[in-house]
Order: sequence, then C-alpha cells, then structure tokens
Amino acid sequence: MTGYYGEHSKVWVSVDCIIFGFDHGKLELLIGRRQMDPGRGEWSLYGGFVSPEETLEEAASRVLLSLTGLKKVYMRQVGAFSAVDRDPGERVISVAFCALINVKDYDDTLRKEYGLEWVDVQTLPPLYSDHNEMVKQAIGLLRRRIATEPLYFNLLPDLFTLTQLQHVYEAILGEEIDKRNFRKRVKTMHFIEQTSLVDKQTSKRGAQLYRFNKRNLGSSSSFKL
Amino acid sequence: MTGYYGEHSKVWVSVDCIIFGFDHGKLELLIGRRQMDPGRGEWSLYGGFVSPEETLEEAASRVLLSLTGLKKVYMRQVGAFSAVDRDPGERVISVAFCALINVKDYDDTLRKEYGLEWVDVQTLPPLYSDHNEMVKQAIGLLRRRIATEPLYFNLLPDLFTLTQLQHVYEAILGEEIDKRNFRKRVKTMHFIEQTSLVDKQTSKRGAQLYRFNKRNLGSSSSFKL
DNA sequence: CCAAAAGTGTTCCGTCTACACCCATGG
DNA sequence: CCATGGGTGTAGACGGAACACTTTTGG
Repeated sequence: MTGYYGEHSKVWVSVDCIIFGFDHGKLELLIGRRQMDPGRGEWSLYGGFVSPEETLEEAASRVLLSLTGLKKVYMRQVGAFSAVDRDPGERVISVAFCALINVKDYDDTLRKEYGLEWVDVQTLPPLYSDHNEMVKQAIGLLRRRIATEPLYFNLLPDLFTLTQLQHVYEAILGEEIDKRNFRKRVKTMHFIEQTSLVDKQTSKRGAQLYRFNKRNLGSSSSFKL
Repeated sequence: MTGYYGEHSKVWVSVDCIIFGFDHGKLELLIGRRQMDPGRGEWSLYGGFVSPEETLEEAASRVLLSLTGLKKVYMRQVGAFSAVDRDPGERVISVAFCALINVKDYDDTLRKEYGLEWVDVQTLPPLYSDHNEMVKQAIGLLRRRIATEPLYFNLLPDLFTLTQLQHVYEAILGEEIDKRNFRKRVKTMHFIEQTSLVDKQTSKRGAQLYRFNKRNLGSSSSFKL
C-alpha cells in the first residue's frame, strides 16, 4: 500500500453472470434463489465479489466454473451497473457478464446442488435488484452481435441439425425465419460443414448433422446470417 | 455500515473519459498530461474516482463538466477495465466512457487551463496504462453504433453542411464514401432537414445548411446511413 | 477566367423476401 | 397409411455500389 489514492473511497465490486442456454426450443437463463442477505430467497443471477488479485473476467469465470463446472465458455462483458442504491445492503458496483453454454455439457447435479433453475427468457420472474435490466441488456448485446459473430455454436452440441440451428437463431432474434431462406444462407457459410451423420431423435425421416469448423471462419468475409 | 459484505475487499473504482470531437476534417481526441503520480506527465485520458454517492455515469459527467463546461453530452459506457496491474500504483478498476462533443461549443480557455490537447485519433501517442485499448474499443463502439443511431449530430454544430456530415461519417468509419450515394441516403432520412440558410465559409459557391430534427426520428423505421 | 467546392441521376448487380410442395419413415 | 418433421427453387423487389459532369462565384 503506497497510498497514492488514499483520499478517495473504495467500493465493493462484484460480477453477475447471465448464463444462457438453449433447450426446449427456447433461450433459457440459469437463475437461483439468492442465498444471502439482503434479498435472501429472491430470484437472482449468480455473482460474486471481485478479489484484489483477479480481473473482472477472472472473477466471472470463477463464478461460472463453480456453478457449471465449465471452463473456456463464451463470455462477454455486458456493462457496469452502479446505481447508488442498487444493492439494498451496501454500495456495490456490479459488472454483468453474459455466457453462452451448451446445456448438454452441463452437469445437472450441480444445478440441483445450487438450487438453480432454467427459465425461459420470455417469461422471467422479477429478479433481485437490477438483474432484470442486466438480462435485457445482455439480450440486446446478443442480438446485435449475432449478425457479425457466430455465437450460436456455443449454445449447441458439436453436431447439430439445421433445424436446431435455426431455432437458436429465432430464439435470440425473437422472430421467425423462413426455412428455405435460412438454409440457403447457411450453404454460403463455409464454416458450417455437413457431416455424413444423421440424427433420428426428432424425426422419422432423420436429419443431417452439421458441424462448426473454425478453420473456415476467415474465408467468409462477413457472416450476416 | 451494516456489514453485509465485510469479509470481501473493496477496490478503487474510477472512470475515464474518451472525449471525441470533430475538427480539421478529422476525428480528434482530448487528452492531457497526467497531473498525478503514478505516471505523472504521461499522455492520458482524463478520469476521476467514483465517490460513494454517485453512479459511474454521474462521475463521468462530473469529470466531463469540469473539463469542458458541457452538460447533457452524448455519452456511452465502453466497458470496465480491470487488469490487476493496470494502474502501476494501486489496484484500480476503471470504467471507460466515451463522449461526443461539438468542438465549437467547447471553451478553449478551459482546454489551456488543463493543458489539454486535441489529437487526431489516427496518430495517437502512447497513453498511460491501458488507455490506448480503451480508445480502440470506443472507436469500435462508435463504428458499430453509427449504423443504428444518429451519433454524428453530437459532433457537429446545430447547422451543418452535407459535406461536413459526410466528413464526420468518413472519420468514424475510417473510409471514404461516394458523395452522390451519401446524399441520396440523406434525402431519405427525414430527421435531417434542409434549411434556407447558406454557408459560405468553405466555398465560393456556398453550401446549403441542414439541421437535425429529433421529432422526425421515429418516422424513419431504421436509419442505416 | 479559373480554381475550388457544391450539387446532381442512372444503371447494374447482388441480396433479401415471399412463397408451397414433395420426401422419408416409424408407428 | 398417415402424421411428423426434413428438405428443396424461383421470381420479384429492393438497396447498395459504381461512376462523371455541371454549377457557382470569389479572387
């Protein structure tokens, strides 16, 4: 402690994780009942305080790892939230992060252990503090980014059908897409590769499985899908 | 102090202001020599610590007001920067804000008082700490937002010529635009109104002056300009 | 009279959109 | 055999990109 900034006050800084998954054809969010005061028992995002020897990104990854067991997850900073009374107990500034995970990779026993639930983003209950606003901004961020970044793969298993991909797309955009136009555009995206495998889970006829190939990403100058 | 979060540590939180202006046909940035240790004398963005009774946005507005005398400035949060050693003195998390101001509204005596300089964003010197990265992200934000938000008016006087508007556009995008195509698109944007006034500063022939009309914003479903 | 900036239309091409029917198969 | 989801093509509209010359006037 060299005391450069001693005349100024410090504040608590936390991170909150907005964890999106795709299941039941919907975009879903992982939330839980808050385990501490103030606000104990309210629906809430999961978060944690930032310690002196970690970055915000590290803190968010730490929280995410503890909740889901997952590392190397797609994650983006949504923004800092700082209303003076946003936390009813103390002055806490929180930085929201959104993460996209593949629900199938996620160990459901961890979910139960923490008492977490997947809820449809369309029918979110009121959340603790400003967490609803955080979610709203996170969805806005996804919508803006999906046109220029292949986000969707993070929400799907390694192999997926075009129908699944389309549903992810529709869930994020919040609107329906024409199947034929969608498939036409996918054909032009060389980082989406057809495999010879067929999925027969959801249809009698069976659907071709596709795969994301990162190596072909550069070759598509712009993916607007 | 109710002591809810006593077991966690607090950190200093600051804001840094990335102040863009448009002059000499370029996008310019207002920077100064750092007045305090550590880093005294290095080129730097201007910032300030967040006090317990203000939000980040309020802190950024306070800094901006003190530097420029301007209130009600267009301002957006760029993001939080939190590398543990980003500040050589102490652990400080900083939230960057970018602001767009009209250079003509700005009192140049204040600039001299603080020892600030306008520098072309294309030829920025190395800045203190991670400030170059903040600027880079801010420019990225402007480029993404300019397609969906009429940012440019914040950089121009109330009355402006189409050539000026085009130059702002080119400065933000970093590429040249065809004059005829540009003017065609402007004609479809009903929130840009022609006035009967003529500016003769820059040409012998004179150029029509235009004005931004907020009331017509809604009527244009999407401004893609 | 000429330099310097303002102003103006058309054509082409590629992209997005709207739209409806056949296919394969398990039960 | 039929219900269910998978898969396919075309035509018209629209928007963006390329492109060059005329106008005005102060000096």
